[in-house]
Amino acid sequence: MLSAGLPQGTVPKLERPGPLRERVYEALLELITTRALRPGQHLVESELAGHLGVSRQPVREALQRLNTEGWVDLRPAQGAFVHEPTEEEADQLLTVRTLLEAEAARLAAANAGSAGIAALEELCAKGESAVADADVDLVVATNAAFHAKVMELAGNVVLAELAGQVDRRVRWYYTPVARQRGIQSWIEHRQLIAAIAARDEARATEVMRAHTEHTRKTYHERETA
Amino acid sequence: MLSAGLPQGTVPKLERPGPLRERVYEALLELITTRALRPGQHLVESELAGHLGVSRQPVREALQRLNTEGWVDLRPAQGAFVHEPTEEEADQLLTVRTLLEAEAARLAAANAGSAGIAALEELCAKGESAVADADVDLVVATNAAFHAKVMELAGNVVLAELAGQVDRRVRWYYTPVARQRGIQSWIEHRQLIAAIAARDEARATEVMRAHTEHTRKTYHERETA
DNA sequence: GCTCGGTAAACTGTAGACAAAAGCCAATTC
DNA sequence: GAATTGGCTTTTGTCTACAGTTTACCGAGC
Repeated sequence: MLSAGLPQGTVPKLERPGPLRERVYEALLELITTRALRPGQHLVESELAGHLGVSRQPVREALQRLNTEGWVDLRPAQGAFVHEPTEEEADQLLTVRTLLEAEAARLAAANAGSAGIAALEELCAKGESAVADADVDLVVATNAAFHAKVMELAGNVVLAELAGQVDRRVRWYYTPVARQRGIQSWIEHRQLIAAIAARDEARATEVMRAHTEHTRKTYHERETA
Repeated sequence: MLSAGLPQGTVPKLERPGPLRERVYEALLELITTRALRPGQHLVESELAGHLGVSRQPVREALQRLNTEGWVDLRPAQGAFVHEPTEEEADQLLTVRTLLEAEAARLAAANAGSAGIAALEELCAKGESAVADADVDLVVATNAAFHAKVMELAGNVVLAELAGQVDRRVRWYYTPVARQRGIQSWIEHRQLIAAIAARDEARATEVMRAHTEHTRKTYHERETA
């Protein structure tokens, strides 16, 4: 036992590099979501490897994972290409997203404690002030945090994982336009909190469904713009 | 242009072996779902490679994919372990499955044509006769085919992919007990077809929800048995 | 001028080899 | 007698090398 004399937490965990493939995966995902790598672009393994200062192997493993998660298409004997989203696929993703988020809201209404509700209100306040300050980045970040918190309160890990995937891809598809729903979005968040606090599962579901559908509508407006 | 004189589909695509990693992936998934590889078991790369007659590389890539899909846990610097499902996780998966299947039913009701409905009825008849013959394997297979057909009629590729993943894992968790819901399940299938044919989205959703919830109940009964 | 065939380059798919980390067992010491 | 430390074995993580395939380019022939 070395339990004596070692104040827990002071040891900085001596950050381990972690598997290379993880870091390569995150780096590539960052490059894709930020559009440094454009949809349809051919990803050459050796290029990426050289650029990242590693061998081809970690790059391959990262590409494999990106493939199964739908970020890149892996054509046999030809290589990896950044996935090109179609309108149809984007719409289907939004449908699924609506579904998952609505269910999360229902479960949150069923399971959330007062501490969780307080956390939601705090995020909501933060988001509202960010809107007031016209701090776009903070608004987007807080919005993501709010939805993530709802998902957490739902207490369903499987659901959370799926929703996380879908959410990130939805954002990727639609961020070419810097969308902004402004204050209305946070009014709906308030309604959602009220429904959750009231343990009203049906209303929470409906509010969240309407909320994400509004987001969809906002997205689609840019089509005609 | 070679558009002349080539009846499409007659060219058998001269089947290529396809990437090794694919075949390794399928082989491993088969071994896991059939419980030849037990939950918690340590999967040694070189062992698998030798057993399958390939190098370690394709095995690694297959394990990567299995990891992202939740079949194995990849502990850093320690290797791959077959995922051990907990009761909680299984229940959460069932919740998500219910959600996805219900939505598929709704979309099927909205989109299905008469040809699709006819296909469903055909599968239903096949399933009922299989029940009558007490052909368990055929019942299970036809049941899967029926649900897959509903998913296909829904016309949402994203939804189908997620549901496919979830479905397969649900089956894996609960197949230790050879479950059998018998004829009742197919009565509910008939109700679902009726709702879809009537274009009644709400009823289709509700019937499918009740259907999968019955399945859940059947699953849980084995706990107490 | 256009098409067809051949050649060459580039990239992927796979295999094998080496180094580092983790786990295990035994020997040693308090 | 128990705990610890040392070394050994096993397994992963990474790199390098080679073979197969696809694609593109270029020249010759019709």
